[in-house]
Amino acid sequence: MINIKFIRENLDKVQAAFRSRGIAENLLDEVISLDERRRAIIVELEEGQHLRKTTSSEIGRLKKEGKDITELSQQMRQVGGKIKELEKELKETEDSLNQKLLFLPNLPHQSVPYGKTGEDNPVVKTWGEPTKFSYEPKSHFELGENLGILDFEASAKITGTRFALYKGPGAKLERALINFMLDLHTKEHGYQEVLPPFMVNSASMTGTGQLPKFKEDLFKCEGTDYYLVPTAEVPVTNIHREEILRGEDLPIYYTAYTPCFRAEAGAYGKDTKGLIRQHQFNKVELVKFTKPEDSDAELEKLLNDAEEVLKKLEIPYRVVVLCTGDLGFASAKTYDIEAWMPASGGYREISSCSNFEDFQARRAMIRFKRTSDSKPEFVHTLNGSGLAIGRTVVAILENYQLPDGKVAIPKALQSYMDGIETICPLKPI
RNA sequence: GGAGAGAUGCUGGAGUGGCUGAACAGGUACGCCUGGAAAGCGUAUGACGGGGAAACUCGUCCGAGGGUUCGAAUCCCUCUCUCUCCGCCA
Repeated sequence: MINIKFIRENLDKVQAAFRSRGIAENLLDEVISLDERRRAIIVELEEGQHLRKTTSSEIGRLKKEGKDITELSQQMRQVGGKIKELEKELKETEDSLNQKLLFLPNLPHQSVPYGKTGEDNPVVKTWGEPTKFSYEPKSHFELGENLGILDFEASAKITGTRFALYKGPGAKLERALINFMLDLHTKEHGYQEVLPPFMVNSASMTGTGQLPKFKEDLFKCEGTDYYLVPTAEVPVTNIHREEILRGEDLPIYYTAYTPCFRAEAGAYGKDTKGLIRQHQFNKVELVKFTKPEDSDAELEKLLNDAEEVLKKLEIPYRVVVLCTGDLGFASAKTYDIEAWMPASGGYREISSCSNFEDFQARRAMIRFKRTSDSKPEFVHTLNGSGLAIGRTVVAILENYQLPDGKVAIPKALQSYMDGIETICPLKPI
């Protein structure tokens, strides 16, 4: 959520920022007029409240002295009625103002390049060379099904399309990656591991920005206020919702494994085969709470922490910075890490690292005090995938495939796989 | 699912209609005391919103929302959450 005061005082800047995101400008007109109306009501309301407060204690005193108070009471009854009306009007105005504000996206960081679509995202670095093959590399789903470690027929029967059944060494590979990543981030990068609920309430979803605007992307549990988490960002960021943290405790680093559930509305016909786009996938997430002045540097560190996973797994990748037109709703700046996927012959997003600045903190009321007697300020929140497990499996299967259809295990992962070096075909049941 | 108890500031905990933004205690900060520290003594210590360049000032907030009243932390209604017992269950 953007600060209404900031909008009021920097209307031109905000409008320009929205324009760069490709958003209609008149979105702000209503916000401005609601804000004006709100403040006018407050002035009138407070006058009434002040009158009531002073007169009511006057009445108390007069009554004690045994004086007649009927006339004053009568007057105050009217004032009370007026206050009630104004309060109702204020609440309505504030509600619709907030409703509007919740739909406004974050302002891009000044370093974010201008652009219209993902095509315009500049590549900021490349690591490794695309893996070379002396033959046409197979896709991960072909490799996986041939090895018997991925069974999309069974998962379609059990649930439906966009779900996966991992078997044998496939299931183990998934679990190995989760453990490998959590160990790396906790032991070498200083994150604290947490295991949050996989369902969250609507207040949490609103706090991080999934609600109210992106309801159709979420799975909701019928008859409850609970949603399946689309990313660990939601439960983990909301750990400190409505809290005032101590300045000396910042920055706070958390890492969490969760499954992620996404409705993928509007993705019909996209990536229909394989593990790339699932309704349920696993992910290890990195979340940070920082002081405002540190968040730029912390984003770079976060990006490095996520990159380290691919370096250790020896998977070629590149990093792009999202342009204004491609930037996510809540984000001020986002880097995507894209892993090399041999079968499709391109780089594919495997991690997204974002600085939300105070956008989520303001929605979720996450604040800190520099010292015990200073005013509370909003923290900055950041998060990034470290990494998406399913897509990492895709990258491993495709980059580490062998000519005979087996798949080698990255060295860094072998100790998590009982020391095996190669995935061999699983005997079918 | 059934029965009961509760929700007040950083914490514990008072408070059943006005003088309570909240006693008292603890915590924390600052000051005095001390060679230094502890103890002791003193002072301070919430959030949000409006106005103001600022000093400051006004208003709201005692789980949330509604109601009664000139006036509500206090009375009434609804909801949420927490705890205890019973049932069920991994």
